[in-house]
Amino acid sequence: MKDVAREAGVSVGTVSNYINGKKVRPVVAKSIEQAIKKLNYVVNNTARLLKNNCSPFVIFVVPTVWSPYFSELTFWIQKKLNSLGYKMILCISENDYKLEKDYVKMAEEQRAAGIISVSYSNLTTHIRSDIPFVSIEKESTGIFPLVTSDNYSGGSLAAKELQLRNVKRYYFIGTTNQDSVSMIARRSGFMDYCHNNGLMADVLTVASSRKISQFRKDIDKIVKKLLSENNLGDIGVFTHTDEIAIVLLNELRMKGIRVPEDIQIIGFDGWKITEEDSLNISSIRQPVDMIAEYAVKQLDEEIRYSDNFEIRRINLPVSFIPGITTNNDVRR
Amino acid sequence: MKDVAREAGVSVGTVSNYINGKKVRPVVAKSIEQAIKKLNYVVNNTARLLKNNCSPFVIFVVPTVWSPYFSELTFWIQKKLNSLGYKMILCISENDYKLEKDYVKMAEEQRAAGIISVSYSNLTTHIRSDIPFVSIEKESTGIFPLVTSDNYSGGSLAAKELQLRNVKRYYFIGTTNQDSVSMIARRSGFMDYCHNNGLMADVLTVASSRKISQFRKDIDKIVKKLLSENNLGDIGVFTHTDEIAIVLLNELRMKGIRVPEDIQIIGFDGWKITEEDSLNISSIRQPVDMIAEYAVKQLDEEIRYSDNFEIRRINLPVSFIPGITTNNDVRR
DNA sequence: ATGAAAGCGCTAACAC
DNA sequence: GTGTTAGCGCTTTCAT
Repeated sequence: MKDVAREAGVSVGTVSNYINGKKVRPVVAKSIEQAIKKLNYVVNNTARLLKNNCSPFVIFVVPTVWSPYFSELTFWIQKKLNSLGYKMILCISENDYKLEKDYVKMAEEQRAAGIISVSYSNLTTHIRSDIPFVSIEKESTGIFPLVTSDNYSGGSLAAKELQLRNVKRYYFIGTTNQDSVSMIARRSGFMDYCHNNGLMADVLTVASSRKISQFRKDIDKIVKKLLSENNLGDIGVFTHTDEIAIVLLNELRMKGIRVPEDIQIIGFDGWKITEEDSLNISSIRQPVDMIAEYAVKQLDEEIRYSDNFEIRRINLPVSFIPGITTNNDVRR
Repeated sequence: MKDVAREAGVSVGTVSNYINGKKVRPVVAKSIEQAIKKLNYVVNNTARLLKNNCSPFVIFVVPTVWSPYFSELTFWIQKKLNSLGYKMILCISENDYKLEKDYVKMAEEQRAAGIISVSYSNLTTHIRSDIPFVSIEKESTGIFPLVTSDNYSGGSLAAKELQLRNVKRYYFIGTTNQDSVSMIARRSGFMDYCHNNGLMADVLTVASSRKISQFRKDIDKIVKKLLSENNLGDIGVFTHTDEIAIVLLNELRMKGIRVPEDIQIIGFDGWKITEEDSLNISSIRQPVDMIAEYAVKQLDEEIRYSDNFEIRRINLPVSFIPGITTNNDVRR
């Protein structure tokens, strides 16, 4: 910048003014412009940050991007952040608490503008409370905002849709991990609806899909159980996630069981594998774009009015997406 | 830091030394440590960067993350970057040249360590050549390294696998966009193999999947054409991407055509929707983890030996993954 | 081993 | 409008 100033025959202050859109004389503007071009000058943003103490970076901490739900969420978060002038630093935590903490530390060291996190650990208990923070899905410790979809209603909705489809025996399949707030809410919504309506319902569990061999073994066991205990055509299954639904579906098909004629399945998430194509299993769809929008909006507020912003608990509505795993020839 | 120094009764230089692991007297170390804890001090990395002029950030520019291939690639890039101590800034370009240029500008302003880009535009012609850069998939202008998978061999391999499965009529389906280097290579590999082996082959085109309604219309037209011109059982289709293969598959199934009995399909990419689950269509699989590894390794070299590194063209081998869209009861 | 001080590139307050 | 200058928080000589 000093070089540019010398080349243009003005002072650094004037160059700074020019760069930041302040008023300079047209003549001066032109000569600065030429100097910049000639010297191939690019402003040094680290210096600017050091001075202004305000960063454009928002840290997005997410367990993985390699999954339709999270990659869609990442897409929307980035999009909404960009529209407000922020840049996203993507941090994949792999559900590793240590990694998450490292990322938060990095955020602090970089003096990042804020953090948006989908964390399944107790990350929030360890945040320096003066860095703006928004949690997605996982309940945080009360001093941070939360954006989530309405898991409980999603569970109820799944049960109701199965009921509409003449299911007699209801099953919920979740993972053995009892810490998942979202799973508990989905399960409760489902089971409560069943109980309140006199429907026969059970909870089944499988290992986390990250332990893939055990996971498949568990699914296999469940399939055997379902088939031995019930009449085909009576069974309706609601799974904690689409991932479970898919493996279950494949397993059933391999055994020659027809879906949806013999067993109906509703997943959760409404996975779309790209912006255009969805897996067409029936599912309770999360409003991913809205989740991103509210999370970013909330964070932005927090950043801009850090002294006086509202800590919100935002609970977004889900919807049922009919697919090939339910009989969709129903009248309401 | 000044505060810490005062609190600990030493000079800032000593604090700096302590933080950077230089030798200080144990007594001093302890008092600094206490001061840091007491004042809740976190180093300011922007200042450090300004001084050292070396950033941990690598910009990863990618058209989208919302697609199994790109989300897998993003996952691996992040993983490999982290293992070498870099942080990833994710930039989603949406195939928008303007956005891509903005991202490069940002990289320069941040004095980022480097850029890895999957770009389908001529981004590389506009890079200040002094920022380390690696291109994935798209041929760059010669002064930058390139990592890609062997698209040409992939095309040949697809043809060969279809030939093994007694296909008589060969079709390639690609998009109308003729700029895609990868598509041209895949197509050429396929067509060359067919011509060299006396196989009847044709090229068909569809609109980009981003123009979704036209895309589906084109697929529909193609299906009609395939069915009218050939005997069921003779037909083998190789698609430019798995995405096309999936839409085609759904369309065929809706029309009651059996896959693979009536028509066999091989896609390209080997989409895995999560680390555990794949779409099980037959496909030519890109070695995504290797692509990421080589790209990062190359970039790292470029960063560390900027004066003297080798500009490589890395071409990685692909493989055939049998799935449900080909008859896999073959002997070789 | 430690302290003093220069300076990284920028912005903003102030004087003209 | 423009020039001058202090200072953001750190690292790094250079003395001591």
